[in-house]
Amino acid sequence: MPQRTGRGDLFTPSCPTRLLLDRIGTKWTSMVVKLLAEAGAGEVRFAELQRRMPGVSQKMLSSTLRSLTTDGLVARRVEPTVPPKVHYRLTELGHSLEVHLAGLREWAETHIGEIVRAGAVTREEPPDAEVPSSR
Amino acid sequence: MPQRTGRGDLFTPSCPTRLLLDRIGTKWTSMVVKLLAEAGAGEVRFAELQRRMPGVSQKMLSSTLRSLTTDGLVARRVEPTVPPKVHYRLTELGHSLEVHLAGLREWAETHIGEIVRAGAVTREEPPDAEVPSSR
DNA sequence: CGGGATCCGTGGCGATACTG
DNA sequence: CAGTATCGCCACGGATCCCG
Repeated sequence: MPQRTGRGDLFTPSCPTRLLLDRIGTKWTSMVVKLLAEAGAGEVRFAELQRRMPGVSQKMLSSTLRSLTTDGLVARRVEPTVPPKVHYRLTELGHSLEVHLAGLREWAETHIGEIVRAGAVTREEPPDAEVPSSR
Repeated sequence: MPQRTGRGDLFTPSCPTRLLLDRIGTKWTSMVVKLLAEAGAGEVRFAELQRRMPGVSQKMLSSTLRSLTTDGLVARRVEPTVPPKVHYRLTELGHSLEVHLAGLREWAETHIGEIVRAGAVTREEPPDAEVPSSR
């Protein structure tokens, strides 16, 4: 979290964009927001989010959801049953952000190819090299 | 760079948004893009960018600019003089992205207060509590 | 003046294990 | 089923030195 105690970062407060990007720029946040946005006003359970996000660990999903909840972008509802069921949905604030995120997403889907291909010349693909020597 | 060796990232290619956020989410990128965007079609020199970005190191500014140039978002022009002068400007691609970034920036400036304040309640400032017990 | 190379600290993030 | 706690890796990013 970018929450320093106030020592050594005199420029951060003047740039809300950076604060925002610090949050939505984290690895799984954008994906969670997208999935919740696709559910519209509906709710999505923890396990389903995890199922739809291959490679995510419980820790990171939990952490991401907690951050979003703390930020007020996601609402959390718990059914006090055994076993418990937790549902997540985007708040109004979250939806208002999602609009802009969707625009960014559209841009990305259109132009990311140019970006990747532009840098692809420098990028070298190690064919295999799967030799776990020692570590 | 988000280019892992091929182990554990089977989902990345299907999410251009993540690729984009990996780039503009880096610490100084958004600020550079904003400054260059404010210059419109004009160019900005390295030293001036650095002067306008308190806290940035040459390495990071250099690295950021190189990434953006490689990505095709920024154009770089070198005057072969001594000492050399390097000018940067946004490309058309960069400008097209900036439109969406501006939208995101506007949202951030409007709502980042709610986000920070929402998380501020959890944030506790330990007043002192440094009881000198061991002396 | 611009920017590459190197060393190193910090923290994001993944894997595993345990609780309610 | 949902979430936390602990450990460890490694990429991001800062400081410094040096080169064109």
